[in-house]
Amino acid sequence: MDNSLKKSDNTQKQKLNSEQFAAVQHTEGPVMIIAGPGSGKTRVITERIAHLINIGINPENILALTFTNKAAKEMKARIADLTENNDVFAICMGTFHSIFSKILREEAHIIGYTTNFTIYDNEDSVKIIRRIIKDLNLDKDIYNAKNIFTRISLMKNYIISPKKYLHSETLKKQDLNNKRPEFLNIYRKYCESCKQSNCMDFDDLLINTYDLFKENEEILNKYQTKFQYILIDEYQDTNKVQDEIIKQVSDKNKNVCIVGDDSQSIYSFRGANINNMLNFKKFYSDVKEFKLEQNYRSTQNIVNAANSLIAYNKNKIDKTIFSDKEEGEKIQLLEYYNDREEGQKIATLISNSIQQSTSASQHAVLYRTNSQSKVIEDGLRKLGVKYKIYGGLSFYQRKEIKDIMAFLKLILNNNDDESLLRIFNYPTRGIGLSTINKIRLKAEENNYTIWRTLNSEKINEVHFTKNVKKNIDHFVELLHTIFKSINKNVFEILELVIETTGIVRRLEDNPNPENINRLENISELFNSTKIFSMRSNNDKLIDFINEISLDESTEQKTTHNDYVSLMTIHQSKGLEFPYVYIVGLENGLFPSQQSMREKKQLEEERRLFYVAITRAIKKVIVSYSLNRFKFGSMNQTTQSLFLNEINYYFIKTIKNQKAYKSHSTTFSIPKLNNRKLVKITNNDHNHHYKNLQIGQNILHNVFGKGTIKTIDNSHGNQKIKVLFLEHGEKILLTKFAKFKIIS
DNA sequence: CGGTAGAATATTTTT
DNA sequence: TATTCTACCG
Repeated sequence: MDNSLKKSDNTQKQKLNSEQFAAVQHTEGPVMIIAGPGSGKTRVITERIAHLINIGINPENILALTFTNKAAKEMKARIADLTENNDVFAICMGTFHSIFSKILREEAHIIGYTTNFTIYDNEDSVKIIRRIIKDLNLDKDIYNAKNIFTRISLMKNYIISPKKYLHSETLKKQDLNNKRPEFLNIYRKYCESCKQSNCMDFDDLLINTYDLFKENEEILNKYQTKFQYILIDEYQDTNKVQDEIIKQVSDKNKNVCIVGDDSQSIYSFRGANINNMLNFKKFYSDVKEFKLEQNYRSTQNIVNAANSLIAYNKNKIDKTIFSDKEEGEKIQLLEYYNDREEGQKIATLISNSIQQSTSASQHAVLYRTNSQSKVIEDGLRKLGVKYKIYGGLSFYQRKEIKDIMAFLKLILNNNDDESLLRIFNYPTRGIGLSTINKIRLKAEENNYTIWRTLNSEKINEVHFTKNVKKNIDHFVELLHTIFKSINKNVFEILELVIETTGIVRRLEDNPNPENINRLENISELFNSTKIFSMRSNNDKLIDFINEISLDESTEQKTTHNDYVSLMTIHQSKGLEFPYVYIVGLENGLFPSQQSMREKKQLEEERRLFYVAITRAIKKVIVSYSLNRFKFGSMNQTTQSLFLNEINYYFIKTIKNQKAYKSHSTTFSIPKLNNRKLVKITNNDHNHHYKNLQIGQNILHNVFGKGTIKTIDNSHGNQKIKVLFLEHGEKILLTKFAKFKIIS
């Protein structure tokens, strides 16, 4: 396990304080635990669940909703330690999305879906909306697909169906003012499209659960009876539908415990509503409230600085967070000439700190936007400091992985139009865009899905050239072949898909660095299906797809385990590090441009800064740059207004003497082409590897140790198949792969 | 139809 | 700057 992310053990060994203890013991009725940063929240939750099990509650009757699936996994492990009960896996524990997707599969038939519905990610959704907008002949600039999707998502989060929208004059007026009178039409079409394709987007997983419970009393009753004890973490970041679902499910037993901190609510852009927490006491009578106010994580200076900042927010629950740890150092405020200098200097600070007896994993760099990671990366790389970036694209969102996943999803759900459209001509098979559009329109005309259209008489009403017709027939035949594999294990299915579609072959035929990287990712996918197929009893395609559709982790794999963590503040939620660097404290960046206009949004940005500061155990370093590169040009900036809100007693400004005559621009840093691919390596080493032999052990820069299994010299590119100790089998091109022979 | 080159456009945060 | 979109030629 990541030691950087593990909570420090000092809180573990101590006894619970009286408030924590009381919160653990008070099991009956509605409970609200307001848990400040570092107050041992996770510990209270795990101990509480363990306590329930230890007093004889059946784990099956516990529902615990967490913010990420990773958190759920870690908590389960801890509860197992506390209960001597191997049955912790019976606890229904996970994110709203993953728990309810399972319930929805179970009950799918009731709401007009089948159990094998597939899940659209945001990219899929936006694509569908883009297509709808185009089909309606609307101006794509006024009807920006992403904006429309965001708005649809917000509607769903607030339980406003197209029907309800119709009754809201306010909403209609809003869209009219935005010159988007067709919004409702798009919304409606989008919903129809999802439903017809037997697909749900992320929001549907919630809204459909809500509707299911609302319209089916027996079903609701079944789950009310099952979930006798309900616990929700991070309640401040729940949205309206989630709040309502909780009310539905807990209505019978009323044993609902919410945990959270209104000051750490940072997801309102996703519909999260701080008022869910603030109104909890109004909705349930006799709520027992606990406040965990002692911060066991940070020094007094850090806690005080954070308190002085958050005091500027109006909308909050009263509480006094305090620390009785050492006073500690003041927050350091650093000013730099530009973003690049900021990256280099912060990297230097970290590097120096590491040399003075701390380890890399004790440091984290936090920023407002993902794009800011680049300059930090450059700085760290130059100094040879190991780092890991959280965020960016999740593995399963990469193009080549999504392409293959589209086949798998289609096997599961033949009517998943979005997946079908994605692979209709991938790999290219002579079916072009105009052909696809013709078929699409024919499908729409009949209210058929594309797959159904392809297999019906209707397809004959469309005119194709002879050749195209042949290609389509081939494609349909190919799909029929792979569809038959649905009941095999995932690994075999994937093998079949790769074999019959020739995806890998095409990439291998053109081994440029980009394709090499894709091949590596695909073999990574192979490995994970292999592991999945071996694991437990669920090797079914449906389980695999469900799991990865809801996989939120965006961690890169690294071979070393001591590294500096780089992530957005949003991702740092719940984590802690001894040394925290918060960069880019500039107006327009943090707080972001959009949020500076509205008070409510500014308060959220302030909470975000609060979250960032309170991640630190020992020391906080804050920085900003007077100039920042944006859209390819340099812009002047001003320091963030938040910096003046921290009481001067807890923060120390250190002016950077060299800032104005920095020579940092005179030498250039090796550039990373982009995040997801291309590790171009030394081709000069080529000749060293000419005499590779089967059975040799090698050390690869990413995959570690492995043994050469086969060598293929055909096609002019030497390819070797290597079995890695930790990463399984991979095919590498010796021309590009970076490795050493070790025996 | 397929591939590519040059243009257009985008940066707030994500289950 | 980096990624995505569009237009055009083979």
